Amino acid sequence: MTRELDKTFDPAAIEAKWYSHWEQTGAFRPERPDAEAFTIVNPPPNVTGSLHIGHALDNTLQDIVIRYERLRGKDALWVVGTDHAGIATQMVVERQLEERQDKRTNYSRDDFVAKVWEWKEESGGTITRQLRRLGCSMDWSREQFTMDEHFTKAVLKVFVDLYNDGLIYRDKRLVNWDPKLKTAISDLEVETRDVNGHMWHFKYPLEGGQTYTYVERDEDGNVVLEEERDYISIATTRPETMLGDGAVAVHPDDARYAPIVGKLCEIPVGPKEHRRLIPIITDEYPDPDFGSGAVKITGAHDENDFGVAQRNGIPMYRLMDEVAAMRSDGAPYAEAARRAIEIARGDTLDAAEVDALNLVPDEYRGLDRYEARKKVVADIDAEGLMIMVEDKKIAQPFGDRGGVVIEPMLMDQWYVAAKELAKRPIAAVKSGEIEIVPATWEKTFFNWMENIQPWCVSRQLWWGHRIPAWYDADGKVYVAMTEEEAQAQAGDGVALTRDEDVLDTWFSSALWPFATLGWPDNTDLVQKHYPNSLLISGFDILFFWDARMMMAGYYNMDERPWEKLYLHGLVRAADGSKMSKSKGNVVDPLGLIDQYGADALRFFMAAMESQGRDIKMDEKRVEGYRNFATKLWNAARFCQSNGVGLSKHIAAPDARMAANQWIIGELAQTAETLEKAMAELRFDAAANTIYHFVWDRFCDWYLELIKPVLQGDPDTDAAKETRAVAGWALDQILVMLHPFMPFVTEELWNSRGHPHDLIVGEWVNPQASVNKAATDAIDWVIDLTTATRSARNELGISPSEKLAAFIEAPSGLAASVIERSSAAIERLARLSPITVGEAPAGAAMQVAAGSDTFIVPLEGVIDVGAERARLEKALVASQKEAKSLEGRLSNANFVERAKPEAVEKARADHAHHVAEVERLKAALERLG
RNA sequence: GGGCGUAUAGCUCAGUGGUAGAGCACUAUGUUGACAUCGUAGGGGUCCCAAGUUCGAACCUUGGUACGCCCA
Repeated sequence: MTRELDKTFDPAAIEAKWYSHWEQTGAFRPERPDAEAFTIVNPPPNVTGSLHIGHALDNTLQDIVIRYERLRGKDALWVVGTDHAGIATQMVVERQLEERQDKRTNYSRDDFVAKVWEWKEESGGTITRQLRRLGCSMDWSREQFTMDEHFTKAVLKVFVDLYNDGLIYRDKRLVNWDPKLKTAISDLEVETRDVNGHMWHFKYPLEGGQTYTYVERDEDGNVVLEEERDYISIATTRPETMLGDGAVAVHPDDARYAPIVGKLCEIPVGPKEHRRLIPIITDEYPDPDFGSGAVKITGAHDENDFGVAQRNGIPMYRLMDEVAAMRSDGAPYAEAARRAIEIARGDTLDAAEVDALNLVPDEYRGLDRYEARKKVVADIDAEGLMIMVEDKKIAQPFGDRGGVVIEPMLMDQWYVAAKELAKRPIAAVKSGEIEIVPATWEKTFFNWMENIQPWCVSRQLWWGHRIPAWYDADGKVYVAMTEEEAQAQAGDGVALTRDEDVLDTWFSSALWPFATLGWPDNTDLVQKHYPNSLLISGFDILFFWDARMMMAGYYNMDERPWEKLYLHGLVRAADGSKMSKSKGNVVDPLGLIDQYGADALRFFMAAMESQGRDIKMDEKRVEGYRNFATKLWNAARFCQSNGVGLSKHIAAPDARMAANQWIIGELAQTAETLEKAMAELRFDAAANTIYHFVWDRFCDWYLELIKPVLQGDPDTDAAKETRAVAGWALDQILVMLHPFMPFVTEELWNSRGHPHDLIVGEWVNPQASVNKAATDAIDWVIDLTTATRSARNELGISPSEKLAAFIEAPSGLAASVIERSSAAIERLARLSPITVGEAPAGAAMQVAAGSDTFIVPLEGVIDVGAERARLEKALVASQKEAKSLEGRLSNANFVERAKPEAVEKARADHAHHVAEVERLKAALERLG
């Protein structure tokens, strides 16, 4: 059944229809039990998310590959689902509560989590609906969620296994604490930004007013400063952390401070009578050339200080609470300070006792860290102990979700031994077992993986996978899949409490390539579709997700997660800046779909996706691809109205006519180029190949060439053959274009009356090759047509007027084409009649095709001067070329050392231009 | 401080050693029953700079310059 097509393609009219048809008929995952597997897992978008332009790129590329492989007969599985996105989702729901003057802590944990689930059921489907609008052919029948029951089981199993293997452990170290979200986050979730700040220089007085001679020398050892000091000068960007100092450190080689190493100095803040004393120690960390060369050591609030404190057994005093305000718990300051002085004088305490000690002076307690900073500075200044303050750019850590300054805090968290897990992924990429495309990313990958730090995976949230660890009254931990198992480990009657924390979202999404297939059960899907074939992701989640999938894949499955990792760039705004809500330059992909159709947006994404480069948004280009869809639409319409039917066979029909043989050869070549591009994941090359074949070859030349045949007697063999070839070629175009433009191709395919849908069709296989004679003939016609049009244009002769042409001594090619294809020449070049023989004398236009010259008498019509100018211009150009080639060919070095084919080509080009020069000279002579 | 990338027509970008390309924009033009979301013809480039390798460099090497990104 064929259906008549409208004059203009209206994407909106067909997209929804085809999508639901495909989904309802199960076309996204046809039953192909015996076929080779091809598997992609979709990077699960946040369940809170909505489709942004980056998703549009990422998913378009995946859909192109999966549709391509489906057409090629593979058992193509595209796994889809959403991520519970711990922090992001909890934030969304908490914000909703806030709008109603409500808050999370008004609820029990279970009730709050129930509320999140409720929200997820109601609003979680936004992005999945939007992916459908883009035409993405995922297997929705098995839609996954990282907190599905089976997925949760997988997460717990991995945690328990890692724990039993010693690869997950609890540790007290500095974590990145987000005081807004009140949770620890991983290093990757911290963004370091340079901000304007200050460097304060303070005097730390020596104990009991002791003095020493401070001597400063220049590079040559000359004394530039010598004075008696009763203090040591300390520079800091964070004065509020002074309250937690455990020592002052100087470099062991720093002669300036050698006299006072081992002595005590006073932290110049807090009530005078309880000033804390801390030792002056040596460590390699302080840089003698930076600041004063002396560094205060606050092990509990600075990464570098933490290292110094650990090496030197310096106590680390925690100063802040969960919102980064100065602590107000514990004993009064006087008592705490007394204990601290005992410690400084050699008393030892265990870590828990140190942690319990609140060394914030009473008047600072409860202050926000920045308020405390102001007060510390003011108090020291008032005491006359501030030396100076400089303006300085400070590299400051921010939480990528909460957007506030991260506070390093010393606390217990769960860590994954990432270094160990990184070993096999590193080896796999080195050996080529996993290929990263483009390969330039390998260096970045190695650099990160080889310097990987323990991964903090516990989060102080409610929404997520709760850590399967239980503690008894003594704090002993029992890790197990269930509370029953933990109880069994602990023994009957031991009271257990479960760890309050949940796991980092990326801990679970790392399992996506196999947990979505049913693992830990050994399902058929796991058997057949793990390892996956390919992963496509933005480079921005290379470490967050891709690298961790590798770790999880090798650890749990003992195999790579996928054969290939394709990394694409960012979609940027038209001016090249990053799109962001705050800048207001975000382009909504759905708006583009509304305006130009999903096919146009998809084609844009593909055509712009060259490896290793970001994509700049260019709406004109999207519009151009909308036009391309319309062009194809109209070509199909033309075929339809000329009785061109559908093809019965995938192989090219038999053809005797040059135009038909030619298009078959061109199509075979196109298919080959396209397949090569797809194999190399060169989406731009693939898109451009099919684009130019459709527009330049098929529409501009082939359809024009066959018009005379189609519009003549329909019952001739030539007409029948032409309809068969045209129908076949159009069908092959629809197949090749389908991965890129699924909607318009499916609509056209069905309008042509095919018995099955294109989405489950068969990939092209022309079983034909280029016919040299046909190519020569058609190239000759194209040559002649182009030359004639150009000459007419330059001479101001109407493009439509038919002109008589003469050719004196046609080449064999010319003679045969003139005989067989005069109708095409008449139609395209508008030369008719063509007479073999001498042209009448008089002014004429002369055009060339190959080595043949046509004389078109135009006595009294053309401006002879203009024609002469035209010919002379061409003559000069050919002479220049000929001369340049002659120079090259007369260079012995070139002839002897260049590749033979290069020499051959130069000779051929030279001969051509020499002939052209002769021809043009003759033409000019004829003109008189 | 370390690493990576980019620089080609007015704009957005292809081009992996043989002498420069596409789309858009621009100029001129409008003809045939698919298409004006179209057709035809045309103008437009020190391929960032410098040196080197080579018979030959947009492409390879080295050193700059500018812009961007990542890590510390």
